[in-house]
Amino acid sequence: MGVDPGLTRCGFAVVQMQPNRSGESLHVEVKGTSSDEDLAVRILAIQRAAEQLLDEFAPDVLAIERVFSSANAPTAIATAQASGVVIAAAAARGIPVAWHTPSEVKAAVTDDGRADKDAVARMVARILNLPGLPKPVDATDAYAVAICHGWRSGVGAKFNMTAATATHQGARTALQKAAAQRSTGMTAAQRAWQDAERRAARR
Amino acid sequence: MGVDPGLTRCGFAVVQMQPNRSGESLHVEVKGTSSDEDLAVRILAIQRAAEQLLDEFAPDVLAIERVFSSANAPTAIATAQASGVVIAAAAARGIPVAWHTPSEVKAAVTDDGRADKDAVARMVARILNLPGLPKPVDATDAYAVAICHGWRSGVGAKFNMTAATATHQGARTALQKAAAQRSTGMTAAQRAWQDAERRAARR
DNA sequence: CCCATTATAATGAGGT
DNA sequence: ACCTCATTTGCTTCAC
DNA sequence: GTGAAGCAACGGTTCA
DNA sequence: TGAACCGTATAATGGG
Repeated sequence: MGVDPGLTRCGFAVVQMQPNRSGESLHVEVKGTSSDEDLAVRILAIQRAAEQLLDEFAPDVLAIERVFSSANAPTAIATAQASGVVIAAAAARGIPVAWHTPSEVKAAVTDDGRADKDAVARMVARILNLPGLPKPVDATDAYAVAICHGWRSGVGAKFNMTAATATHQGARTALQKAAAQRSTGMTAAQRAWQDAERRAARR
Repeated sequence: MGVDPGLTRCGFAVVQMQPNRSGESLHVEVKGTSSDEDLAVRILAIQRAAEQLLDEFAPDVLAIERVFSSANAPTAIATAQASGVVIAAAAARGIPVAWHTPSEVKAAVTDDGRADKDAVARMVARILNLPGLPKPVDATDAYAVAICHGWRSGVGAKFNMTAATATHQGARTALQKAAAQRSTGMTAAQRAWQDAERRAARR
């Protein structure tokens, strides 16, 4: 499941990635909250939305865009608050969480770290065999994150994500450690995977 | 209940404010999470802690420090994520949430916007008749936020907080609006209350 | 293959 | 409902 | 009383 | 276990 966190609009996309680099869209949803409501209520609404989807689709992993702040603290904070409840909801269900920066996402789907939104939308549509471009903008991003993670984590490649079992411990720890020990003699895909996991683990 | 949000250490303080400007400490707790754990798990732990306390003490209001970011985005974001789950937990229980800036808090309890930590700790201890200074530093801050809100919201004064009932709508909206309509002819306490609420409502 | 540089967002309000 | 555009912290304190 | 300026924190690691 | 100190973003792109 990919998530594009935001206070006013939070995008969720459930995708089934295939070994052959394509994917199937199982669900898309953009939860909107109006500024008329109390902030706490808005955050709660997002949490509820996330919970519902996680329960309904029980994804193997939750991929979410890392929050970035450049000269707009308030919005970044609000976004972070929203992302907080989402990742907590995942953790409560033993679902591993992976973070990806916007650049990673764009680069993953378009092979160009600085591709405009349209390019991303088009690629997403192609990869998922969508009839048209994803309707709400935030849906596109949610899709993209999901795809990005699928790619980088190696879903459909030689490696698969192992679902987290314990509530107490990060799921990927074991795999990570194993990979880290043999830091040499890996294919490009393996390196990419390791790097991605290592990075994701830092947060 | 006052909250000092943080990822590694999150302080919670339950206080019963008295009409005579003093208060009684009902509970203090600092939830700590180690960086060994997965971030999602850490956030979840904080959420759980908040939930437990909210259920146990059913406070009239949750007062929390507003997150501030200047030259440290990552930290601010983590803090915000933590605060997110806390306020969501409150919202889920229909408990109104109020935000206060660090300056407000310090100024409220020490009459000096830029008082050092010790001064705050001492004042808190005095106000609450504590045997000694609050043990974990974060506890002090949690206490202070609670006291600050009690003061500024007028708990123990002529006005009391009304608990939120609906999940869907901000609790204070009605009160706020009523107060805003008659913006004149109020006592200092009334003005303070109105201002505090108005400010709190913005976020 | 390694190093330096640089680009990066989201909200709220208002109009269509 | 979608899209476009502009904005980008807030409070205490001190000086006047 | 009004207006202008300055300042605010936390996480990770290491040591006692 | 608790206290003090230091740093404060990241990753893709392009060039050496």
